[in-house]
Amino acid sequence: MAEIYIRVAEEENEEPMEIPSEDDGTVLLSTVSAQFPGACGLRFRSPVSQCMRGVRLVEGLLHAPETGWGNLVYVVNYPKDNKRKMEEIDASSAVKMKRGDMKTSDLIVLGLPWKTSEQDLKDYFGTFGEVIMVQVKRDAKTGNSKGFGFVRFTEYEVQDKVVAQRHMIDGRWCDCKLPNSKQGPDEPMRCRKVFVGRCTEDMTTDDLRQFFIQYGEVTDVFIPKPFRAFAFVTFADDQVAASLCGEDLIVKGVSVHISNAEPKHGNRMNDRAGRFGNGFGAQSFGSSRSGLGGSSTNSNLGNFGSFSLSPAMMAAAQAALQSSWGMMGMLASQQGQPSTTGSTATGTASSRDQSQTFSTGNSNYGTSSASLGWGTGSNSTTSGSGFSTGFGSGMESKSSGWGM
DNA sequence: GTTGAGCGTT
Repeated sequence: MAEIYIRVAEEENEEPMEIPSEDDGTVLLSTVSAQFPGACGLRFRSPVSQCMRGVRLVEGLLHAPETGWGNLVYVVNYPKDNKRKMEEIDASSAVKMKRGDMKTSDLIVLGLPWKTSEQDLKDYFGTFGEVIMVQVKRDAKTGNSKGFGFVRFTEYEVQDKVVAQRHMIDGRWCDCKLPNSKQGPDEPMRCRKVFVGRCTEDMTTDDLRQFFIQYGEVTDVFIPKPFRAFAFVTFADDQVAASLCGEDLIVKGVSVHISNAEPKHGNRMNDRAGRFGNGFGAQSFGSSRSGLGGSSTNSNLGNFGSFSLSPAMMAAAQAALQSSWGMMGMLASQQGQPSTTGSTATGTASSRDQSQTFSTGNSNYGTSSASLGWGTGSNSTTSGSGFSTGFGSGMESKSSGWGM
């Protein structure tokens, strides 16, 4: 079957967008979600029964109804609870408007083939909208590409679209993100990422994305290579992430374990979290998995205990949080945040083994980072004890900084 | 086999 276009809209009566099918007549959910971020399926009104019907979804593939896709308008499904989220997004963009924060910024393009030139970038990104800057970062001496670059658009909407999907550039999948340098300094990095342990090697990023989307919008999936039996899944909503922590879920018949992701190396902790309470935060609260008895992952109590915080101090801290930071947290949380989209589509190829031959022997992976020394987040998920919940929620609302 | 790449010389 040849490629056709099916008509998709957010609401039945809205103007539909045409999106392409695959050669076999199916439509990739990832194709839909590239245009409708957060989409988890499609439905349509049956001409026969006049009822809404769901489109069959198997392993990320949407299958046409028996009579073919036809000329019907297919309506996007979002994960439950997404309505409210959309409103929140609208609200936040309203705030951005007011703050004049809708300016575009440079986007970093990760994963470029060595051979990709600036002209290539311009040609490629030009299909999305007007491009005002492209760069390929190169080694000063050799002039060889470093495998990443930058792009900037005139239109903010275009930028939004570009960061929301993956890009096939000269034969490799690339990601566009807000560069670290542009990441809002006080964007509270809520804990939206979970660690997925006990993964098996046959799980692809797409498998994980398709699986986890049932809980909420998935903005990133990361599987380290070579295989290490774990992965990271990032949600758009921190509450979704939090709700999953501690669960054992069955993915492809395998029980995987979900826990909170620890901050990655290389992210500086932001100072306001640290400053508060005379710089406690700067010290990495109890540390790493080995530290406090393995099982009690959620004990804020244990963590704070080691600093001997008196209840009085806690109360003071809490008051401080509520008085000013509560608001600031709210505001800050609305600032531009990359929503690092990740791997979609073909589920394969996300590693940097530029299998294209190029001079500079890209010396393998290896990278044994025996690094320690970044503070591990106090696990902010609700814990039993009354006082720690009070405090914990305060922390949650803006425990920024551990950019994960 | 349970904690992730890569982030901007001018």
